[in-house]
Amino acid sequence: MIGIRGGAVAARRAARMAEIVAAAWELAHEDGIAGLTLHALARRLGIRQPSLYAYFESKDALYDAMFADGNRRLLERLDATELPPDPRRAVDTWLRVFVDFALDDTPRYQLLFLRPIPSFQPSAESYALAEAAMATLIDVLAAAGIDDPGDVDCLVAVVAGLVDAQISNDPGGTRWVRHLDRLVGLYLDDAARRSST
Amino acid sequence: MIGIRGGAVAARRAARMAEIVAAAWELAHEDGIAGLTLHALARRLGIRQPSLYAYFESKDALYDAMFADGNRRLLERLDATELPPDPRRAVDTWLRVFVDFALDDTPRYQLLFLRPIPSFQPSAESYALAEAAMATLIDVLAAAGIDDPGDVDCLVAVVAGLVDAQISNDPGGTRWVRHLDRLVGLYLDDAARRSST
DNA sequence: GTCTATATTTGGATAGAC
DNA sequence: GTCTATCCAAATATAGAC
Repeated sequence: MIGIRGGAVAARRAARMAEIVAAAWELAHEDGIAGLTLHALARRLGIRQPSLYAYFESKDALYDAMFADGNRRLLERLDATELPPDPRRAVDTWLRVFVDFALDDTPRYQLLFLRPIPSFQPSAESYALAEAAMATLIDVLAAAGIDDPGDVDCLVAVVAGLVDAQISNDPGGTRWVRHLDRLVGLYLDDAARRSST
Repeated sequence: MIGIRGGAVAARRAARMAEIVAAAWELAHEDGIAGLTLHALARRLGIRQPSLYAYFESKDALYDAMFADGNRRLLERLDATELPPDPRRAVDTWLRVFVDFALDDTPRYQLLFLRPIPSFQPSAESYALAEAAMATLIDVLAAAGIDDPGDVDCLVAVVAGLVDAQISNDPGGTRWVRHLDRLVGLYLDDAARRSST
């Protein structure tokens, strides 16, 4: 069976890598994304630190796998979301899914959307996943009549501002994000007003 | 003269500490706020690394001095600003001063308003300076009829969202902050509408 | 693929002389 | 207040046996 369609060993290896990434997220949750160390990760997995190098050639390669994993989860969640037919409500729904995703796991949000590890730059393959998620937002906004790049920028910045404030100043609460729909509605109304003239 | 009014030596010492802080900002500008090291700082000053401990008992104490220094600069700038009599324009002016301050020196902005050094928590004295700056914004907003804490939260989050996006994605440009006045105006109009009913 | 052992680097902090 | 000399700890990464 060995080597037939290259499957069995590769699958086992992929499964092990997924376990490692899952353990890395656990640690990131406890000590922050920047506090993750390979020693602690190996300890958690019951192996020795150098053994990790059989799977990831560097710590940044591990971060890259986490980055890709996080983006895949976001894409899955967006995929599993039934968007309402009304374009405006579709925007609200998309953004709500995104904010829930962000608040569900703040180290993940930080790795995907902030830049907490200066040495880490996502690979082209991983970055493509992030662009795919962004593309779904572009689509939903376009359907709601938002096609001006400046408007997209503003909406993204407003949502990020609320999420960042929420995470930094009131973790677990809703003090900032509860204004999401109102703020977005305000902006969309204004954009519609501007484009109708 | 020694000891008379406790002045001369204390002044020299304070001046030297200010030099150290200035050099620390230079390095933060080059290597990022988290990339600052005491060895590099001492090298820049032409002294040895342990000598810094004559002025700061720890690296975090140095960060605290930088945090206080940054907030003093912000307060100075706000103090030097002539706010227009019209309350709405006063808000615009205050925010414009703030955004200019933020974009003038991004490591400084990060140290004051983001939390780039997990181990660092500002001392009570330093934090009081940050609160004093925030208090001036509260005043200006109150004069413009914004007294609901939720509205203050929203405006702060929106401005932070624009500034963070600007710094992260288009440093040195204006792609995001050029929307500042429009977004703030939009929000203030809505707030006025809400409070008039 | 996992191990032991170790290299290497970095950087914060302390001791004690001057 | 500054120096030399160290210490200590953490953490990434590599070499080579099994």
